[in-house]
Formats: sequence, structure tokens, C-alpha cells
Amino acid sequence: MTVQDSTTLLDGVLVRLRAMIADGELAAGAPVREREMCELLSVSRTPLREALKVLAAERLLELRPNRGAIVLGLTERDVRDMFEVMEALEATAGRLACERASDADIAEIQALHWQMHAHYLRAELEPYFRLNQAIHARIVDATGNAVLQSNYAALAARIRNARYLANRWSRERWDEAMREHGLILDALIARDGARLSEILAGHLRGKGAAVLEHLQAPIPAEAGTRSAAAA
Amino acid sequence: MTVQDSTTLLDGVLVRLRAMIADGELAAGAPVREREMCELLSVSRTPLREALKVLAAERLLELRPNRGAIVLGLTERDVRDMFEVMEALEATAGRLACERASDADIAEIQALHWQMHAHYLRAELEPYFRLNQAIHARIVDATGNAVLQSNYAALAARIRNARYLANRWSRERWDEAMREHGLILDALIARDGARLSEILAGHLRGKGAAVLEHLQAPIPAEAGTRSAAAA
DNA sequence: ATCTGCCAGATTGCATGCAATCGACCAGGT
DNA sequence: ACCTGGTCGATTGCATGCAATCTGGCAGAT
Repeated sequence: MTVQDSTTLLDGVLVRLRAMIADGELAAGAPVREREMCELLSVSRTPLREALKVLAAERLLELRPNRGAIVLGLTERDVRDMFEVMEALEATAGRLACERASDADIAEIQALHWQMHAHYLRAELEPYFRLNQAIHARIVDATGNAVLQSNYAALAARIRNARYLANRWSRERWDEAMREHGLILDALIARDGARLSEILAGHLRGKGAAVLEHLQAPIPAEAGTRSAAAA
Repeated sequence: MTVQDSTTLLDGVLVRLRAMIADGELAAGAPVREREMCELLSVSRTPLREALKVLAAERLLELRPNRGAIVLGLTERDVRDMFEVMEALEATAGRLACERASDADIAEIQALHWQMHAHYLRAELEPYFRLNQAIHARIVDATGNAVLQSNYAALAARIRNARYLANRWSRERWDEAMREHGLILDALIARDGARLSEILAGHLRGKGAAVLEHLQAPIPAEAGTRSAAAA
């Protein structure tokens, strides 16, 4: 699939660049040169430049005037801040989802849960994570709140681009997370909003703590000052 | 102040357009034609087009391929969704602010509070609202969480552009809001995070309910489908 | 040896030209 | 009278050219 398949070149470039960042193809700190990227994507500078501006507004890139763009990494502070906000969003999502989710929504989340559980048993990290993210996203979606959804998705995308976070889970943490997911499912099925909200918040705190712990030693190429480009 | 004073034309255009939308100079549903706006701002199409893309990503505009951009209005659903998210964010902000705010932060918020109170007594709506927004923003800032800050600011900006929301407060609602603000200040000074969090959430719910109530009758020019342009 | 000033290459910021697309209007047919 | 098909004007999407800015290296002075 090339960039040209989209309705507009800009859209295609956006999709492609976001994927490249999320997949680590463009690592944190990597410079993004206009002409170079133009050749790679086979588009002219105009749509590419427009895409860079949008991605900068999403805090995925940093634009340094006259000096090009670089992929924004996450500082420890960023991760901490983001988990705090995600905790707030998911807690609210849990409460609302219990009120508003359709039975079909819950059934689907349940199905995802057991799929994930199977991967957990087989210690298949990659698909486990994919389903994990899907479950959390589905809970948020089940609130029917589009604003909540998009804010959550934006944060999730930014965190995902720090791929190294996913490595080196301790077995204990994994077991604990899986246990928590069991409680999450129970609360959702019981439509106990207060309980689900609390569990999700605790789950996020645990996740955040684990991530931050593993963020101490392996400090990857870190770059990017906090200068607000266009937010 | 013209657009040219900024470091880059794009930045200038962004600031200017955001202000025009927030001030209602560009009303909801109004089309934004490139050439027209270029003349108005005295820039060429390139920086203007880049700005439009960014504003679309911020959900302030909607880009319709080959048909130009229009200013996005807020549906009742949008407002409801946004207040739900703001409630979550402010609740978290209240809790964190009590832990982390410096005494100077609190003193400043206190000063803003009494200024606002003075305007309340004189029934000066406009400055009252300005200070109201400033107080809430300051509480969020006091958490030191940049992610929380920017997410909150983005929502506040989108809501602010629906200016009609500010009109026709009932006296009762105003009194109640002022009372609540007194409690907010008390809790903050006492650094009682749990209490502040709860009060802020309730305050937001009240605000949201009041806004939605007044949103029933005066349905202004509404426009914009929910098609995600580039989010 | 270190520092300062300058120059050249590279890269971005902006302006503009061209082609493709969309919407409105009008003519013709049923 | 209503509907269908086609054309024209307007507007956007994209490509490219030019000037301004920044980086790195080098020469010369202290």
C-alpha cells in the first residue's frame, strides 16, 4: 500500500508517518528531512510539510524553525504525566462504560479478554499486548464519548511510539496485570461502574509504575525539549 | 499586531485564526476560503493552508476535500462529551494540585478568586468569566502536569468558541457557581485533595447541566459532521 | 593552542503556477 | 413541470522555484 491510495496525499502521508513512528521505524530523536522523506514516500514537499505540521501539533514531532523536524521521545516526566491523565480518562471510561455499554459491547470485550488470556498462558508477548490495548480501547469506545475516545487514542499513540516500554516485563508484573484484567472483566459484566473505575485506575497506576521502573536503566536516545510548537 | 510579527508566518496565522474563532469573528459554520483569508492576513496560501490542517487536527475546523474548510460548531452531544472529559480532568487536577501546588500558586489563585468575586458582586459578566477561566486553568497548571495542561487547554479552547454558551446565565446558577468557587478555594487552601476533586467535579457537572439547558432553545447555525479529518 | 569571524553548502520558509475536482447553472428531453 | 446531462467558473490539491536562515569548517588573529 502506497501513500497515493488515500483520498488525499496529505492523509496518506499522515497515516504512513504515524505508523512509521509507532513502529519505531522512525526512532525518537531521529531527524525528519523534508526532501529525503519526500523521496521515500513519493510525494512532493507540500503535502509532506503539511503533515509535519499536523504531527507536531499532536506532539509526535518537534519542529525546530529552519532546522527541520525530529521525532519526539518521551522523558520520564512525560511518561509520568501521561499515565496520570490516562488514569483519569480510563477511570471515567470505566464508570461510563458500565452505564452505557451494550450487551454486545461487553460480549466483545469478554471475547478479547479470553483471547488475550490464551496468549498470556502461552507467554506470547506481542499478541498479548495488542489485545491488551484493544480491550482498553474498547472500554473507552463503549462510553460512546467521542471526545474521550480521541483524547485517549492520542495519548495511547504517543506512548506506543516508545516501544522499548513493552520490553522486559517482569513475570510478576505480568501475572498481576492478568489478574487485574480478570477483575476488570468481572466488574464490567456486573456493570459495577464504581468498582471498574477503581480497578482501572489501580491497573493504570501499576502499569505506569512498572514502565517507569524499566525506564531507569535503559535510557535510549533521548531528544526534544518541551518547546510547544503548535499546541 | 499583524501576523508577520511571529517567528514564522505559520505560527502567526495559527494564533490569529484561533483568536478569530474564539472571539466569534469566525462563527460556527462559516466557510474559510483560502484566498480570501490570505488577503485578510496578508500571507500566501502556503502558510495559511498549513494552519488550516493544524486547526482541523485540533477539531476547530473541518476540511472538506476540494470544498474548503468550515468552522466547526458544537452539537449538544459534543458539549456533553466535552464536559464529561473536563470533569475527569479537573477532578484529577484538583487532587494533584493539592499535593503539588506551591504556596505562591495558591496565593495567586486566591487573589484571582477575590477579583472574580468583586466582578460577581458588580454583576460584570465578561470579566467574571475571564477570571473564572483563569482560576480553573491555574489549578490545572499547578499540577505541573504538562499533558493534563495541554489536553485541558485544548478542550477549553473548543468550548470557548461556542460563545453563546456564556449568555443568559440564570441568577441562581451564578450564585451557586460563586458559592462553589468559595468551596473550591477553601479546599485548595486546606490542601484537601479529595474534597477539592469532588467539588470541582460537581461544579463541572453543574456548569455542564446549565450550559446544556440553555442550549435547547437557542440553536445557532449548526454545522459540521463528525468526520474525522486528521485526528 | 584557542578563539573569532567568515564563507559555503545544505535545508527550510514562503510564494506562485498548473491541473484536477466540485458545484451551479442551463439546455434539452420526457 | 420535472428530471437528466453537460459545460463553465471557482476553488482546492499539489509541484516547484527562490530567498532567507542555519550549520560546520576554515583561516586568521591573539
